[in-house]
Amino acid sequence: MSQMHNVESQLREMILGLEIGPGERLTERWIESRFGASRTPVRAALLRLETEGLICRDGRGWTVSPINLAELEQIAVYREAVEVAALRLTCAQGDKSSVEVVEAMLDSCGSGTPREEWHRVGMDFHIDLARLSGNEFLFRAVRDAMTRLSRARWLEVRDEAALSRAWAEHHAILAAVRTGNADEAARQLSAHIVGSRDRLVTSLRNDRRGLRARGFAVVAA
Amino acid sequence: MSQMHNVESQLREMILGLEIGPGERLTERWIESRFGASRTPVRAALLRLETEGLICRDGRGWTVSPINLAELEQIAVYREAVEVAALRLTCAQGDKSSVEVVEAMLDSCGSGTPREEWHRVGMDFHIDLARLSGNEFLFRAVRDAMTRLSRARWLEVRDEAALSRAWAEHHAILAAVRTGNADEAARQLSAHIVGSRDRLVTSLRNDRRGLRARGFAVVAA
DNA sequence: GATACCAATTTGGGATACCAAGTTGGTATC
DNA sequence: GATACCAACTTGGTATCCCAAATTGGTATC
Repeated sequence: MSQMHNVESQLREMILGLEIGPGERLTERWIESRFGASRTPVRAALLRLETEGLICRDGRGWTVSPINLAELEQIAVYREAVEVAALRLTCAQGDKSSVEVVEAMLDSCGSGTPREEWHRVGMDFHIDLARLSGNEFLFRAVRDAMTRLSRARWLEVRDEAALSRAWAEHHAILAAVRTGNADEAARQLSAHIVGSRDRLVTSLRNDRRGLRARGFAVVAA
Repeated sequence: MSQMHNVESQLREMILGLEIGPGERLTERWIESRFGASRTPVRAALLRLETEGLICRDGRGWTVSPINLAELEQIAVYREAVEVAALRLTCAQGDKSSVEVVEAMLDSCGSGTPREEWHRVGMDFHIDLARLSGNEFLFRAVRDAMTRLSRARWLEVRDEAALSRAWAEHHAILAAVRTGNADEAARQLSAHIVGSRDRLVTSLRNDRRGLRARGFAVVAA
């Protein structure tokens, strides 16, 4: 694998894993020494991460994108549009066998599952569901949106009840898809996205002070 | 303006303007000498254009993305999702004054307007309409989709009747928006997008041989 | 003590040199 | 004439060097 992809993927993991906090400044030289690559692949990686929205320009330099509550709200609207569209395409397909794969992924999470796994499965559910539509653009849109949401979702305070609630909603969506009831599935998915957004934004707004104390920049809605 | 942006915008214009044909090979050294920049900004520009889908990797090198009929079909589905969502947001807004700006842009095109202008206005209509929603993600999605469609729309054989048909459909959509009739506006927009796609794909499929003869790579659906 | 100013350092943008892998064109062999 | 093989060239990937602008830290002046 090339140095560019090395730097890109490792830096992405560090940002998504909050090893580098939202709002933190990045210098090309630091990345260079941190990953043992020269500036050419470093700069290429930065350019790619910029298009993903994980970093942004800060005058002349680079900054890890802050958590932006207004952005989270807009992403939810965007998600609703593309995910519902993808879901309707999937419902219109005859073959429902692929739904079972997604269902199996959900069921792989139980009471003893670590939080990282809940987090990953919670995102992959939406991404894989979009992939089933067969539309590359809807799929990419959902994947990119979930990537942008990833850090905020990780910072959200979620108890066991919230996790199982999301899990149940995911199952309800799949059940509607399996019966081919597109309207019902779309309704469930919309409600799920809107509800998730409300809980996410509320949680972050309440924790904003604490998050800032941990060095995480959170921009208000 | 930096060299990177120079190369990026000039190369984008050359690709969108079909001065470099779909499927054509690009070498960093050629771009370097063509624009008088060194490889560092050239590579940065290539990476950015890659994320726009205007160029793609071809093994070790770079290729101007071919016209892909299957992709055009998928983009239409994607557009329908995001444009309708944006339109519904706009309809829900109280202030309808911004619609008039879009309307004025449409009316700036008449029988004597050059084809370039029709082409630009036809795209900007959809982009500006999406911008009115106030949702940055829906807006970017539409803008990027229209960018990807741009070359194909330019190659489409369009007579005077087709142009005025699109013009009338655009006006009908705005009329529905102005009265706040979201369902009607959405129906009109969906029909417009689907109809445009059908005519576009049909036209390109019919002309495929001729386009290939001109050196333009057209990938079948 | 506050502030204006200057030098040293840092940093991103760009240019260039080098390398490895792949391609090409020609040549020698059969 | 076809083919196997080799050398020269091309090309993208990477490292490194230079530069201008911005930041920083300290100092002198008021």
